Amino acid sequence: MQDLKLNIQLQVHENLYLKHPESSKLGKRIIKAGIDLIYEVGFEDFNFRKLAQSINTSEASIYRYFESKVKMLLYLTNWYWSWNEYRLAFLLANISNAKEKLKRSIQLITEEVENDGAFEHINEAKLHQIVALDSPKAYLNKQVDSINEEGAFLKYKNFVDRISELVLELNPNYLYPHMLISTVIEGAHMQRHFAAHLPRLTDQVKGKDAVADFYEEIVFKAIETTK
Amino acid sequence: MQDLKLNIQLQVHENLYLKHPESSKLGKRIIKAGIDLIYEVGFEDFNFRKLAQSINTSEASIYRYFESKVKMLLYLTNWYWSWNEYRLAFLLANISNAKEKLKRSIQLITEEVENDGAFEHINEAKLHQIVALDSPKAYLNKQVDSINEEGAFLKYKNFVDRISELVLELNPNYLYPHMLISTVIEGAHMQRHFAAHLPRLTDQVKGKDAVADFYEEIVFKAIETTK
DNA sequence: CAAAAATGATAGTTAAGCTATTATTTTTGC
DNA sequence: GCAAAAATAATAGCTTAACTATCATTTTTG
Repeated sequence: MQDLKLNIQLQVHENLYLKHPESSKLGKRIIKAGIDLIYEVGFEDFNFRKLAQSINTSEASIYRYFESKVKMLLYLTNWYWSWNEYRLAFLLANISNAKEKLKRSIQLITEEVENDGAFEHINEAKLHQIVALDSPKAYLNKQVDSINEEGAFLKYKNFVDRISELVLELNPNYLYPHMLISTVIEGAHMQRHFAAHLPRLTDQVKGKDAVADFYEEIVFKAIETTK
Repeated sequence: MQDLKLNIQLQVHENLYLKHPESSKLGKRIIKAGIDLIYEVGFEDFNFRKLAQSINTSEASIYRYFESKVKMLLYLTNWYWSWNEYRLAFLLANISNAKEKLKRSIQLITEEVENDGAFEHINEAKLHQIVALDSPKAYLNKQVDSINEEGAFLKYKNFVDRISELVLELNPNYLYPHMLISTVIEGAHMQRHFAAHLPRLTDQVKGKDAVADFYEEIVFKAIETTK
């Protein structure tokens, strides 16, 4: 994808920002440094004061772009899912075999992410890490309904829908396509985290990408039509 | 289990508290009201000031039991996993068929939890909700390694081990028993949350417990020995 | 019943998460 | 090229969370 360098701007729901960060130099610096800083210190220890310092601006200026650090996280995860929808479209272009399409999709969501380089101010590898580690905090709370009403999870839901449709193409009677795909997405994130920090909760196999292997197997066995 | 009323005290790693809450009346009131309050307002909006108010004690008194609200959450989740190990032991007592044992175990971790009543000051149903919603926050962060070193996840790891052993009993060559079980545990929590708040990320089927059904199927298909 | 331990009451520190105000710089439209 | 408008910088301040410290009072226990 690196060589494409399309001048694409990914859509993010406008409820998630006050002033569009793509619309100015400062906005882009905020995004770039925001990703760097969250990646480095973790979302809990991240705040706008530190972010302002890291790019020599003021806290107040950042607040003109984002209402809060949670909104900024939601902006980033939205961007991430838009980006993945776009990656998925490329990955499946000109592929007609349904099984192959699903296989590629599962790889996309379970494999590690490398920096794409297509967007100057966004390090996709770091962003992926942030989404894996921190995005569950955005929905695992009591405010989930009001955040959801603001459209914060739309891009994620769309993405899950896309792959669920591929599942149904292969097995139109399968009852749990969305559950299957969201389980794989969140599970893959979690299992890589376990592998790095809580290895007794997962399994690692020499010479294999255990996470990708495990979930691919799960998916194709789950939707098998034996009966 | 209600009628047992054994005088059991579940073990919790001593790094997780300063003064054992089971050792005093105040300690038990803190646990009881803590569960109620976290359940009610969510972990983010929970704090020791509010907790102190709710039981007419002082913030300082609570700090004599727990170093921080995060430690208190870890204490509660540890207790929860000890309790589940104990529940599992009962559930599998006198069952010899390996498949039946695994089936019952999967039910235990995927089904909704009802209040047990065996422990005066702990509402297990509320605690289950808390663990489902908030416990991922305890490991999805940059401090995971130091928290882990303190033994905060031992009970969880033990519990996952137990069920993984049942998996291996059925299929000794299966490569991913821990990944499978931790995927099911965390996934089941997540999918119920989705069903309640983000239904487009899951699937619901009338007349069925979709979550329990989905994960049971996943597990038994995953470990099938076809080749 | 005295000593020790636990609890209650109160106060204070540091930092996060904002908001407000005004000065300065940058952009833009004519 | 310049005035008006917009954006940013600098500074200050407010409220609340997360703790820590101190001392008086109550409860427990040997």
